[in-house]
Amino acid sequence: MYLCAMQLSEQERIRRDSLVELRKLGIEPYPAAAFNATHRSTELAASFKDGMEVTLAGRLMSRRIMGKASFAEMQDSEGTFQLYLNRDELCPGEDKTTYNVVFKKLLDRGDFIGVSGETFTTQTGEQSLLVRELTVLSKSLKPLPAVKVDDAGNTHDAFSDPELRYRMRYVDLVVNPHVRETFEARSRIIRTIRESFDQQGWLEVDTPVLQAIPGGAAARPFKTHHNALDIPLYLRIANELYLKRLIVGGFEGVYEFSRNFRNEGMDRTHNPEFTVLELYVAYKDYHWMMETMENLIGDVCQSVHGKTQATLGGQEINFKPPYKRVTMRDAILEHTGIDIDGKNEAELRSACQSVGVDTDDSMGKGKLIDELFGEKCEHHFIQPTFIIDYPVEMSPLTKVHRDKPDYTERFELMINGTEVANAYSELNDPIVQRERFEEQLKLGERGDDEAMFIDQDFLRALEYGMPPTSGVGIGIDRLVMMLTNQTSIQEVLLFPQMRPEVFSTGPNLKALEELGIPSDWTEHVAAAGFDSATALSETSPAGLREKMNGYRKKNKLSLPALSLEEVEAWFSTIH
RNA sequence: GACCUCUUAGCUCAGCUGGUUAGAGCAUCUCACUUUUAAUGAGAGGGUCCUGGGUUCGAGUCCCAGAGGGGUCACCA
Repeated sequence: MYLCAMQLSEQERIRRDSLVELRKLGIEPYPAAAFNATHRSTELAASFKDGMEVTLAGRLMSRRIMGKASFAEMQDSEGTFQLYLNRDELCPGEDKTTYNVVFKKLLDRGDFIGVSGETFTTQTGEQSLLVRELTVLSKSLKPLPAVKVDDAGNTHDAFSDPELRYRMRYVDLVVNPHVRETFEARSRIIRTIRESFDQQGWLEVDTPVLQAIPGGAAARPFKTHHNALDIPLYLRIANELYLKRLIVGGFEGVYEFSRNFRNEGMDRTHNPEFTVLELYVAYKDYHWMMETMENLIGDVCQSVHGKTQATLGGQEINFKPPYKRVTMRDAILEHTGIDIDGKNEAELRSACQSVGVDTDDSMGKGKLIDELFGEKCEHHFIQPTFIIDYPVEMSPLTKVHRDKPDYTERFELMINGTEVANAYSELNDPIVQRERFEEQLKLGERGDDEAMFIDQDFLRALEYGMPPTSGVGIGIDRLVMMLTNQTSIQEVLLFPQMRPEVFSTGPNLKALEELGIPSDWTEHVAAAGFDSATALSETSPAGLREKMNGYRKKNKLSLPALSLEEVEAWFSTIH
């Protein structure tokens, strides 16, 4: 499936030959000079008048050659534009090489070109550019997938294999315009959030990705090692504890678009590295944060769609604030009939079992409730909903509810049955925080391998005093999914994690020659599958001779057939 | 990590109960064509049927193992 450099397809060989031909004509296929276009495609379409002198640069995407005249599609960063090339307009003198040879023979779909000329409208009403000057900007050596779009907008022969699309996102972006749109939307979402926060005077900060203690969340980290300090370091699973230190330090609002890393499973909502926006604002609580979030997400939706509604998986999602607030207790009560209020661990465990939720002994009260919600409730919340007031046991960094001592001031924002944001009134009592960490430690001893580590320096920071603060983390990848109608996280990550591709390093022709194989034969021996001395040593002289003579016959080589003595001579150098 | 499923030309895909030299459309090459737009007409070339074993007179097809992808589940956000 993956060709090595020596085994080129027919189309690749032809393109390499064209490259040589261009140079023979004195045309450098990879010129160094800048090429300055006057317009981009959609910009030109918007301001289009007949008779404009314009220069465009882009990728040649299709050609319709009709003898002395041709039409071509050129694609730039914004869209496509039609070119009209006429032999005598492009080559007014005697020499018609630029049209007859360079354009018709040596250029291919995928090449970058620059064109200058005059705009006009064709008989069929299409905006076009009459090309008077053509510059080769970069030759493409591999054929792009042959995607075609008809008049009705139907795509034919789409480049749709997810493996190829994710591994070669550059190709995906060239031939699938909707992919580019998704990533433009992602950029717009992030920009809208950043602009909104900056307007509030909150500070964008950078905190460590390499952490000695992977804190702020419950997850398995990636571990690495620092040589100079000779200590283990972890890639961050969250940046929460660092942002809170900055609130201790006196900033009123801090935020960071944090790339987090978690060494866990991958599926259509999980990638090992993912982006969370974390925001902490002093003197606020989680009620304030809910209002802030619903307004923000309404604005973000507006910036992407021009309205506060969006379609997601065939359902209309309404992002217009305010969003419903449902307590964790009510959510579980509604969907399972179980009232978690006042129940102890044993009662919760049997309640879980009664509705078919699996449990094990390492699960504490918090985990049991979490399981109940995750299994039985989560997927019901399609429209944006704040699930509020989580049990103390599952929220070790959260302040206890002002009225309900068994609960915390925490909410998660659910959209389309998926958690998109998680926020608290932050726990700022250093003594209670220490106790909560110690409870986590006990859970760890019970076998919960995701229980939190104790970060002593963070506790010391709290002891210096942190103002009442509300903080939130928004899963940016998931938010982008919700707003771009994607059901897979891989569609909103430019380069989603994949198992590394295995590349053939190509045959080692030199090694074969050193064995005494004549240079006429080395490439054929390699092509027959014996591309290294090791591969040769695994066969026998007689077997190889038979194979190579068969290969000679099949490929009609003009070389004499091999004798057994010749082949045995190659083998004597191996052994 | 478990189960299901897929892998055939540059791309998208056919290929029946195992049986001539593995097919189609687009792409490529040759020729024709001065306003087309999934351009058109005529002709040609292009294959590690994912890899390695096995069954068989004979394997793209059946069996086993492996690689990679997708889906479902588990874990998690």
